[in-house]
Amino acid sequence: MKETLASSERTCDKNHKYIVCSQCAMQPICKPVQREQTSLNISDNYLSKRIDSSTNEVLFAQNQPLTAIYAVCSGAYKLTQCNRLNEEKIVGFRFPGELIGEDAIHPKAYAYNAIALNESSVCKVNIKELKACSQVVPDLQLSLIDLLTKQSAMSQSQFQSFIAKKTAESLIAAFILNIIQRKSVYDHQGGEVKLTISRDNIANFLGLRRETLSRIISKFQKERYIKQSGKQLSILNKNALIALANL
Amino acid sequence: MKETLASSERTCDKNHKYIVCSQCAMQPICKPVQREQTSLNISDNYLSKRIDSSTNEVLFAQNQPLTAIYAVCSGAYKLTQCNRLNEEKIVGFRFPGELIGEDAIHPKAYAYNAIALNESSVCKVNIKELKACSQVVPDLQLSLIDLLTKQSAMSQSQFQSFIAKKTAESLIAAFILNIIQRKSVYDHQGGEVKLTISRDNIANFLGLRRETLSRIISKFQKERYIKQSGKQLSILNKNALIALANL
DNA sequence: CGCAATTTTGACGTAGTTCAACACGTGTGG
DNA sequence: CCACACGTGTTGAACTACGTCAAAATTGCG
Repeated sequence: MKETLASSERTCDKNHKYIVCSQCAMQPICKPVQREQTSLNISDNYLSKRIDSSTNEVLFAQNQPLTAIYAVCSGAYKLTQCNRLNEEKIVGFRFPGELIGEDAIHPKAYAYNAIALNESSVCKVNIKELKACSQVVPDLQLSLIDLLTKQSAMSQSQFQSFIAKKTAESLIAAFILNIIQRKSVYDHQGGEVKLTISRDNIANFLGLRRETLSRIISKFQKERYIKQSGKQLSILNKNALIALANL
Repeated sequence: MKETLASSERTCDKNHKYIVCSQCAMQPICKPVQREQTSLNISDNYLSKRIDSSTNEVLFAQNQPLTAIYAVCSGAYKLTQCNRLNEEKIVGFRFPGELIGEDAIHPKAYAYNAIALNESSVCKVNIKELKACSQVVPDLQLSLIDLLTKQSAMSQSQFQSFIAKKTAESLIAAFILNIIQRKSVYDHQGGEVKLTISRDNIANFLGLRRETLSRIISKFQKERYIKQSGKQLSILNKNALIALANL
């Protein structure tokens, strides 16, 4: 877990795509600090620090006390919990531009493990420093409120698909739409994403068996709703998926 | 929908049980205002106004612009959405001491209808006034952050039961435990609640058929996990339910 | 290439749905 | 007062979607 200083300018080394700060979820927090930095002498790098994670590396673990919140810069992370028999249960995925751990602000401990799905990186914002800053920079608190409600709205919308679930088909349709929508925010090739999540991980998250997922994905392809070539997934008939998801 | 002024002292008219302010979810917001009221001349009643709803009355509707957030004082509310065929889908319940509509702060529009399940009442906090106050009372913003993260943690925990669902039994067990826990916060008769929600409403929320719910509730009674006499529901074997829920 | 990990396909079992009947209030009107 | 409708909850029998188990096919990596 290599720590480097964050910077507004992201370099794109080889095929590793970093999100730019202007599209980052942490922007409302970083921005006011930058604005005031001359008068307050708070450097750009004071609040935000970059961390690279390699595949399967744990960013933080469940029940650890909250020390920082994170924004994904590149790659992808899974959020997991363990039930009594140490079975892993995936409770969410996070992509570039999204936050991780912000929902630990109240309970003051992380509710899940955050694990990199592949070579990934985050911006880390120390919570103590954030609180200290928010005393000095009045805008920061309002930004934080905005940030929290925004992120909570996102979780809410995913909750809807689960609660609205009638069949496995509707759940999977909703999942595909959700992923496409979230990933297209930063790599804006509408209706097409590189699926970095394994079938097992998706099935685990959706509470389905890998076989069921596979069968329905096959069916969606036969019906020409979607097409997959390798890890690339494209939507051919978005309306059909929306109808199935029935949100 | 009768509006009256809120007051710290709740009177208990006949069998209508009001939550006291000290146990209300809105407390972090109301309290700092009260504290500062002498200096700022913000009356107790300025922020918080009481509203009574009769059975099936709509507090606010989906997609309406956000004007206020609410805290339940008495009774119970259901949160619903409509899919294309105007079928009602229940996405949550709210009991005394809990917030309604606070998750609309970011999207600036309510994500669901809020409907009283029976004679109920809420405290209404106008969002404009809240924002104005938060400029003057610095504590208020921090309280608001606390409030939002607290409430979001609650939603999160309910999300867990849905996502962790293996069988209808585990879902129903989790639901019963959740209800008991939330209701016992203010009417503290451990392990016993008056179930004001109809079977149809519960089944709708859980995404099950009323028949399935009925069968499993019957089974839980045969196994002596729970007992119901009329609307009264008591837990006989909490550990068994916890084991089933497997959270 | 060759092996392991991942994904897909098939056959069968089971949990939950669907449909239908019935039981129990509760309210309404004759 | 009874007759009837209507909402709500329970029970039974047949059907279906998803899970389970087993094996084949594909992918990815040293």
